[in-house]
Amino acid sequence: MGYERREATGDSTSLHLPLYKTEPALRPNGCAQCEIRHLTICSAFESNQVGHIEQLMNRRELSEGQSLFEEEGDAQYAYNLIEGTIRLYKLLPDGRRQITGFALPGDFLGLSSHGHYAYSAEAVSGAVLCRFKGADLQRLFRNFPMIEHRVLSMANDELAAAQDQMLLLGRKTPMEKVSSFLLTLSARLVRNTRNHDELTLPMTRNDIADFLGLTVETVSRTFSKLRSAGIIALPTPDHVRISDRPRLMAVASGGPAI
Amino acid sequence: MGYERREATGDSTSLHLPLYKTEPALRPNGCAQCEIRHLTICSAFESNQVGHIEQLMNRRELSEGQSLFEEEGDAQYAYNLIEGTIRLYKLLPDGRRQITGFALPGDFLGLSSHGHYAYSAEAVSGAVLCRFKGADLQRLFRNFPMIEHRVLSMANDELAAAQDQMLLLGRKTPMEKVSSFLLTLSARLVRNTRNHDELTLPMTRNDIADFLGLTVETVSRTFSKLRSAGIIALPTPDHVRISDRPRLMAVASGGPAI
DNA sequence: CGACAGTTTGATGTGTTTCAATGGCCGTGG
DNA sequence: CCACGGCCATTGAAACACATCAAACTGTCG
Repeated sequence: MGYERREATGDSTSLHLPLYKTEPALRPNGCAQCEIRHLTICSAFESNQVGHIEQLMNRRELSEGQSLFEEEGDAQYAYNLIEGTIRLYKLLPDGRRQITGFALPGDFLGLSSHGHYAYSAEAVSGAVLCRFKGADLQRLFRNFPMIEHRVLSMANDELAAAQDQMLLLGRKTPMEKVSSFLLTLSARLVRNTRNHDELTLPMTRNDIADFLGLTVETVSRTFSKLRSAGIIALPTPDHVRISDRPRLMAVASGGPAI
Repeated sequence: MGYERREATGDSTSLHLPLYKTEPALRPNGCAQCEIRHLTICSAFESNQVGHIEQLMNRRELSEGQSLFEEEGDAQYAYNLIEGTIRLYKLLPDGRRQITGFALPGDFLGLSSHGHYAYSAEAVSGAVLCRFKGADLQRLFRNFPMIEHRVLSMANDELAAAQDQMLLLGRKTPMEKVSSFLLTLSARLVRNTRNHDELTLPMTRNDIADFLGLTVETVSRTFSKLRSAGIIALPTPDHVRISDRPRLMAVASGGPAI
């Protein structure tokens, strides 16, 4: 970035909506049937123990663009994402935005050690989450150290991902950024798709730009270059097929430019 | 970054040295007298309990430029930094370097959930550390959940710092980057200096550049601009006096350029 | 004193941003 | 059904901020 600043064009329509709508009654399947339990903090429990967690939890649904919480806000709740994609971001006073990550099903968000959220979170598309009260979580940690152990392990993974992202933001070229992004996303979406090389991007080019520290135009141009080099195909703007993974990997790690 | 790459000029002399030298006998003062205990994971213990941790720990000293561990290496040990500064960094295949953070006394490094270090670590200047075997730590966590709780809290703080750094790397101008860097460092060094506005930079311009995603030249020029604007003074290259903190803060958060 | 490493400053180049315009898709409404 | 408007993605042209290249300067150490 640098140069002149531009206002973030994030869905301003979605701001200032009610923070969430609770639907405690809507819980068709219990935690025991939860398909992604093994990915979440709940994996620290055996199937017959999830009751301990189930009674502390509320289900929450978000529609596209809806805000879950905002940076600096009181961190009263933490969340387990069950379905959908959430963008986590920070803003500068003049509106420049940095997306620090995209949460996918199984991810745990909102834990803070200072009682204030470190970033804002809003739904990229429709999303379903489990909500926990911070105080309940602390009690859970005391009673079941396995849970805290699991959360620490997830925090460590997040930290490693953050360090990878710092390397990307600080030292990679746009070509390397976009290629790395596609490969990382493809790896994270493995569970959702039969074919690892077919991915549906839930987020816009603008989101990708704000995640990679680029402008929309540069992201778009880079996609186009990858397409005309035969490395990816773009049936639609949000549908990417990786047609030459080895070359994509080569480009991602600083190989010969396109 | 972008454009043509340049080799990282990190102290290549320091690579391939023995990873560390153990000096288990040299422990003049026990943990009970440790001046920075309240900053470390050890703060979870009362003074009379530190014996539990003391017997698991080895003291380690590093000389300037010496490597503590390398990315991808077997994460056998974790460390508590007692004295000095450590740079944590990742490299790209062609030598580009991103410093992901500078560890200061009280910081805890090397914990990994996968058994491999996520980054390399080497001493910026002489350093003293306490070393723990990973397996011992796990046992400690089981026996004293307070310790694990403390580590989780520190991991959360690190994560928040990493997110701030992503915002800096992806969306701030060089001027904002350098100003933010000085302010953040000044806040972290508070314990060391009587005057918050006098700081001694332990690291080189090159380190700062690799931390901020810039080149040495840009960092140097930015320091010069801040100096000629009367915002900082530079008695020597590594001695910074913040002479107009309010303006430095304004510049750091996107205020009018210099 | 000379060698060296780090810092600073100057001149030049260029890749990404910025500015601008077009095209595609979709929901809405005449 | 088609026209319209809005949003998003794409593409082109131009500007410029930071990188690159180059050289001078500083302090330190042998």
